[in-house]
Amino acid sequence: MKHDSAAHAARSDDLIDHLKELTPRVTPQRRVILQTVCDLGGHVSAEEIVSEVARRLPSVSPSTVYRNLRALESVGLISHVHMGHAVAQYQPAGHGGHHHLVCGSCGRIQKIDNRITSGLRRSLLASEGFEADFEHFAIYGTCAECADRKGNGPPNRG
Amino acid sequence: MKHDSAAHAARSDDLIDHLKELTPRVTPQRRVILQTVCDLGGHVSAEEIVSEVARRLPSVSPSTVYRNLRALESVGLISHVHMGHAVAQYQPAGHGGHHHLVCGSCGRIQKIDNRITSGLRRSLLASEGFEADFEHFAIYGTCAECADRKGNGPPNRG
DNA sequence: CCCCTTATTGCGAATGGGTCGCAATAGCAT
DNA sequence: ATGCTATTGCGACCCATTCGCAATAAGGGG
Repeated sequence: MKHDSAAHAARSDDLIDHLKELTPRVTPQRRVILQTVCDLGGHVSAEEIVSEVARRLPSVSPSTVYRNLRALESVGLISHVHMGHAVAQYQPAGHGGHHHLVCGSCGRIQKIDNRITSGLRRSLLASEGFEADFEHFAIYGTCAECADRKGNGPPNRG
Repeated sequence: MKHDSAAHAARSDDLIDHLKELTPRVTPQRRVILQTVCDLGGHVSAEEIVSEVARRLPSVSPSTVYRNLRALESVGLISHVHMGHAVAQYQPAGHGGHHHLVCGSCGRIQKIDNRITSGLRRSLLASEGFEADFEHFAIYGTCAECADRKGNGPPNRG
């Protein structure tokens, strides 16, 4: 909710430039959609993008937004993360370096350095040959405050 | 994959007994639904349960199945796991001891001993106070075979 | 065994996020 | 300016799941 999105906004010019190289046509809609994702700076649902885009360019239809989210993702300009029960959330490309923890109680999303997960990733790779994808799938659970608020009984009885 | 469900089937009498104590009314529908989940033994979608129940007791409506899946879960007789993109999968209670890896390419689900994740769980708890819930949310990624088949380039490029 | 309360069922409509088909529009290379 | 075709807007559609409601039936009390 804060604003480290400035950093993203700065890079968005970059991304918008790439639009010309990466897609056959650069339409106002597409530009606005990419710009919006960049400005919002990550962790926004398709729905939020739809409405912000609608604010900026009212004629844009939701299906165009959905189509472009996929198109932009397929050329690597944006990406999305699945947040447990919640709908997917989009972010400009280059959001590397962290993974996500989603609290199932309060919905809060926190970022963690991906070094924290590297141990598990290595274990899974070694023992199962499985490449865990924490980039696109958040880790679900209960955040400190919610765990606290619920007393500290076992969370199994959720 | 085939039939360690015998073990579950054995325990299902247990669970079915509990039905009498745990729910206000024991209806044939409810009994059949629980029995079905127990017999199928885990990793079944609501849809699969719906159709197996329909085979066993054709009059049962899908909404009854859905309602009962929730009801049975709320009293702890069954539980479900979210498998990445896929729909949730149900299992009889007492499926402890393992977590799930879901391959996004081929859809295969493998079980892993939950000891493998305990390191990460401890780290997350220590550094963030976050209780990761791998019981109900599978780890998504790419299985050995699929990673292999795709060549061994970086998986980041989706 | 019957009755009564009320949990539960079946039905079909609704929901909600997202996708699709199609005709109209509009990039952009020439 | 022209033509090719990618892209758009619209509205219908999809699909798993949920909901509203009247009808049904579980099971405790008499």
